[in-house]
Amino acid sequence: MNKRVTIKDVAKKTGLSISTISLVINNKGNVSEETKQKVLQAIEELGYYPARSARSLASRKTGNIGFILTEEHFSRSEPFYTKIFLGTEFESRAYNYYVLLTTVPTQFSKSAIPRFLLENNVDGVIFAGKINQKYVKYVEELGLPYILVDYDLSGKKVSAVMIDNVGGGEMATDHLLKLGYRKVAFIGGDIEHPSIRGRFEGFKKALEKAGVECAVDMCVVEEPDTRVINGYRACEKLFTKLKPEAIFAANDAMAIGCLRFLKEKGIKVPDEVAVVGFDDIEACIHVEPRLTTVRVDKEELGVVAVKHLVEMIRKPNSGINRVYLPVKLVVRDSCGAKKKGFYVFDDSKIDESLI
Amino acid sequence: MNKRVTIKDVAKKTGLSISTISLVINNKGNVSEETKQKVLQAIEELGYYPARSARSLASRKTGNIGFILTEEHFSRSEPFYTKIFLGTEFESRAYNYYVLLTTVPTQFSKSAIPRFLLENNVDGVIFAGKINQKYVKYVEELGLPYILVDYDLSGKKVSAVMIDNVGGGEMATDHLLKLGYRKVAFIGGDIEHPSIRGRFEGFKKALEKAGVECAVDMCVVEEPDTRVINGYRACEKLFTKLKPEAIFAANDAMAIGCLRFLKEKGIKVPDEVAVVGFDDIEACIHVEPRLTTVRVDKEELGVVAVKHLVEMIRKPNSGINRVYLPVKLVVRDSCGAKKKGFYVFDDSKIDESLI
DNA sequence: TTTTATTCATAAAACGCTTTAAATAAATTT
DNA sequence: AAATTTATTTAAAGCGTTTTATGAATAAAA
Repeated sequence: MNKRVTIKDVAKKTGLSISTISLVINNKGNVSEETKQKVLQAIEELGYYPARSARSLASRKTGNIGFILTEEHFSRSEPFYTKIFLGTEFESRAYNYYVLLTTVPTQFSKSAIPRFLLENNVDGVIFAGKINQKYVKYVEELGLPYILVDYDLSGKKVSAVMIDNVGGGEMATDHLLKLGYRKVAFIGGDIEHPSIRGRFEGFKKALEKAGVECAVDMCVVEEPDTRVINGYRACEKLFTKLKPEAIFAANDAMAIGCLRFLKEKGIKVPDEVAVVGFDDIEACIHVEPRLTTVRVDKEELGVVAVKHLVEMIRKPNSGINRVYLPVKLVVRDSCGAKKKGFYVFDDSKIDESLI
Repeated sequence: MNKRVTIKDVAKKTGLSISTISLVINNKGNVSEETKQKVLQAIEELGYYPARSARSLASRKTGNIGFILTEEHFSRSEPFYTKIFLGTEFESRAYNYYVLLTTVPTQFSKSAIPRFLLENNVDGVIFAGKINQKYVKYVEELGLPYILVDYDLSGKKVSAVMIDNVGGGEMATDHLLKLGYRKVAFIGGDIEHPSIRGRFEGFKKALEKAGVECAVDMCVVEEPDTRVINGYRACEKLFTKLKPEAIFAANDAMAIGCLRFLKEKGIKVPDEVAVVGFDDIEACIHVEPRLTTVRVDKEELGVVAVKHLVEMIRKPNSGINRVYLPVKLVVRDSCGAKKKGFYVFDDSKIDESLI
């Protein structure tokens, strides 16, 4: 086990002080070009690389970013937040950061405070998804820069990377209206969630724009959350009294729940009812019929979050960043556009690369 | 921005030296019960938590685990390795470690050496999947403990967590034989890969056990890798000359490729040909017919890897750990067992939780 | 030539802990 | 009471960097 090469060795080899070596490494202060080259060469020859822990201790910069999400979001097997996380992992490498992930319970508790915060082991924090406000407050009090992803705090101006939910909801509904459907229903759950609410808002906006009435009983929004089973139930409620021509579900999971209910009842999709979802999860291309949806680029959410957070770390007090990521309509089979001769998004390549 | 509480503050408050505080924190040395309690209380009251960087520097323990996989494995969208990674993330929290992830190119290059190795920022390393031997060698020379997941190094006894590929291949083939199929084919790609080879081996073992001949042209193993498209091609090759009753594909992706080919040709599954895959990826329950396969618990691979690695970190020279994780046959629709009245694995709950 | 700027390099303190040899105090033996 | 053990506690030396105030050397200005 060969001894670690330290800054001292570089100093000794070049005959300079360790201060000078440090200045060269960090590209700071006034160092003549000549000595700079000498140092760089010595570093190269010795294979020197500064130790992270020593650097962190002295500079009070850890080189880490914390990623916090609720246990619930982490364990759900549909990898929505997982993908956001992987996006941050990927992007952070470009900025020479590592991402430390941790989950927290939905309820705040002192003992659940992420260890990397207690240990002073991150330079900034990303919160993904719905999160208890107290966690955010704690981070704020530490004086750490932070950014929210796919969530927003009401009554508080914070940095955030959000999905254009309103635009997406509008887009999906516009599409259904364009296909000639007039009796269009909305299905949602956890309606207090900013994202779901935004999608609902977009839905209503599109109807209004088109001069189509938005009947109250065409909007089923009482479900507690947005899983498949609740899509199933909401659809069931809807069909007890009404017969919509089209359904816009707040997310793909609920849309798949609809498909399931409709298949059981022998109601043909899209012939009798059109269905559109939101998110574009992988299951969309596997269900029958393949689900038309609004694509959210999950990795990109993570990428953008890291970009902004790093900027906030580098120049503090740079103000608040709020970004809305655009979404994209992906037309497949469940909306009936294909039969009507409309343009259909080609995702065959995505299909291929899938596995 | 309130000043950070340090060990000095605790020392001052208790009237003890910082050495004593440190000993209490680390539960080392001889400290009387009385002072220990006094210290613990002061720590509690001050809300003290040792700084990671200072600790790392002094103790030469970083509290981090490195996770290395090839770029290729990271970017493939089927989240096989991603799940392993999430398993390590999850488990490492139990041991108070953080996982630093990095990807490396397939070919070794000096400039691609993970930064956390250069910076001395990990206490041990997990390699996931096929990896260039030179990376492993580099880590070994650093004197760091390491463990391989889902890969093995020929001619080298290293710690590893492996899938019971042979057992799984045997299980799948046994199942097909039990259902009465005799003309059973094997489809594989990247046959040099230890996992694929193991599955093939299990296949042959089962046939031999049953006294069924393993014809050479019933084994298509020339494909360069195991993606859907190559499953499609291999199946095509197979059917130009032969008509097997059943196919065991080296993984689900290739099995899905088979399904695709067979659907195109109008060959009914499982009525005319039975298909069994390996891995149990999510697409299995979405394809038509749902794919019978051998389930690999990916998260568990990560969990077990962390467990062993932490043990190796804690007591060096504890020897080499080699673990084979058991697999499980998941019977769905593509093998024809259902129709023949065999037991069918119930994954409805998994279906539900999926989204 | 002397004074003032400017450029470059360094000494030394700090960052917040761990670790070990040594000091001290208390308890036990002789 | 002195000597020896044993149990606690601490001083001090790191760990490997960053970061300033200071100093030396050189160049420019007076």
